[in-house]
Order: sequence, then C-alpha cells, then structure tokens
Amino acid sequence: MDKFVTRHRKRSAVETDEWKTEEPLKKYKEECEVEEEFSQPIPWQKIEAEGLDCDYSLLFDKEEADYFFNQLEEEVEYFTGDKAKLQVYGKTYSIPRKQATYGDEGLMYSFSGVQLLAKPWTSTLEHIRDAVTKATGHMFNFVLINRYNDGHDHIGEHRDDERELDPACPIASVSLGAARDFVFRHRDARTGSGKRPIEPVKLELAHGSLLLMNYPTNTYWYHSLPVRKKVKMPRINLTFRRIVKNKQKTGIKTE
DNA sequence: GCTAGAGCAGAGGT
DNA sequence: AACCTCTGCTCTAG
Repeated sequence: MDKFVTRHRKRSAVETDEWKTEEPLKKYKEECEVEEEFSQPIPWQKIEAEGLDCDYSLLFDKEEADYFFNQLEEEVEYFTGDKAKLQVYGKTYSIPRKQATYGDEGLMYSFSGVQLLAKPWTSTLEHIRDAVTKATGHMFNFVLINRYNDGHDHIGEHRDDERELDPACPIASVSLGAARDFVFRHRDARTGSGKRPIEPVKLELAHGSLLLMNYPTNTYWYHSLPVRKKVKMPRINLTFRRIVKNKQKTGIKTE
C-alpha cells in the first residue's frame, strides 16, 4: 500500500486552455491586496519522521498556479549544451530534466564543476518568491528551477549540499504543473552495513503546492523524484534557498 | 473470477 | 548521480 500523504486535491489544468488570459494576474494582485487587510495563515500539513521535518501546503489555487506555470514556460531560460550534461562513472549523460538558476545579482554557484552566475530575477519569479516569503517568514536569495517534461524525466536520490546554504533557512520547493510523486529515504535505510529498516516517506507534490524542508531533514534523508511513465505533462519545480556568500562551493542538486 | 503477458517500479552494480 | 539489468508486482484483455 502506498502511504502518500496527499492525493490530487485539484485536477491539473495544464491540459486545458484556461490559463490563456491576463485575468489571473489581475485577480492575483487583487487578492494580494485583500490579503494585506485580512491576512490569515495558510493551512500547513506537518510531515515528520526520525530526523525529518517538513511542512506542506497549497500555496496557490489552480488559477494562480496555472498562470505562473504559463509565465515560467515563456520566460525561463534553461541551460543547454555542456551545462545540461553530467558525468557519472566516466560516462557523459544528458541530465533527465532541464535546469536553470536565478538569484540576487552577482550570486555565484557551482554546478557540475562549473562556476556560473545566477540570472537576475524575473518579475514572475519575484512574485512567487515573495509569496513564499510571506507564507513562511523566510527570505531567499536564490532559486534553482528544474523542469520535468514528462514522467520519464526524473532526479535520482540525493541530499542537498548544505555547506553553502544557511541551515537556519529551510529549502522551499514550489511545484507547478503535473503532480509528481516525491520520495524521502533515510540514509540508514539505504544499502550497506548498518542498514536499518526505516520506511520511506512518500508524498505527491500537487500543482501550486509548497514543501518546506526544515533542518535537519537534509542531514539524514535523501530525496528523489522517481520515474512515473503514466505522467504525460510537464512539471516545473522551484527550490528557493538562502546561499551564504563567501561559503560557496560545489554540488547543488535540487528538488 | 482466472490466467498470461505487458509494462511499471525498485534495488543493486557499474 | 546517471543508466542497465534483474526481479517482482499490478493491470488488463480475453
């Protein structure tokens, strides 16, 4: 039996034409203004296990999420060429997804051994970032964007490199587009000696959802976005982070 | 309901 | 942190 914490709460609208209008942005801005006056916290779902501490919520309703998805599809410039490749066991592969990075001016980060400069925030990304800040109380100076074209695109099990991240600031993962399964596995439940029978924690990341990964989740738990061949539509994932300047080194991978 | 085959998902090796 | 292979599970057409 699956133990998914959440199931499709809302049907994805990516397969419809509903978002092809300017109305959602107007409505979103109006709602932001209303929220200023009648601000009430969004409902969070706590996800906990040994050494794992996450919070999950629906940050955007379907209309807002559709709008942001569409905007990002038009705006985001993903890496191509060598920057979209990766060496594993001596072989070069194209990474099974698309990636892009945006952030505060001058922020450097390392990826697959190459130092790159974060692109400047777009207005859409600033909107989303500010919504996340408003919902969480945390500020972010960097976002890594992963685009999964369909259920064949995926990311393998990994932990985020915390050495250049501010551990007091959670990683905030916003999902837009197709809902995808997301799996946490405790490091001690993986292969090798000293293996312990710790159940994986599985969730489904819905269109418009926000997953906060709090300390010390990334110390003990690996996470992945597994292949799901039945998924035919794209998903865009934004992981907002706080990078500590002068502490930057290698190996950001994300979800 | 039952069965056989296809396809999917997960684990381990490289 | 990628793919490949192997194994076991689930789904479905007949």
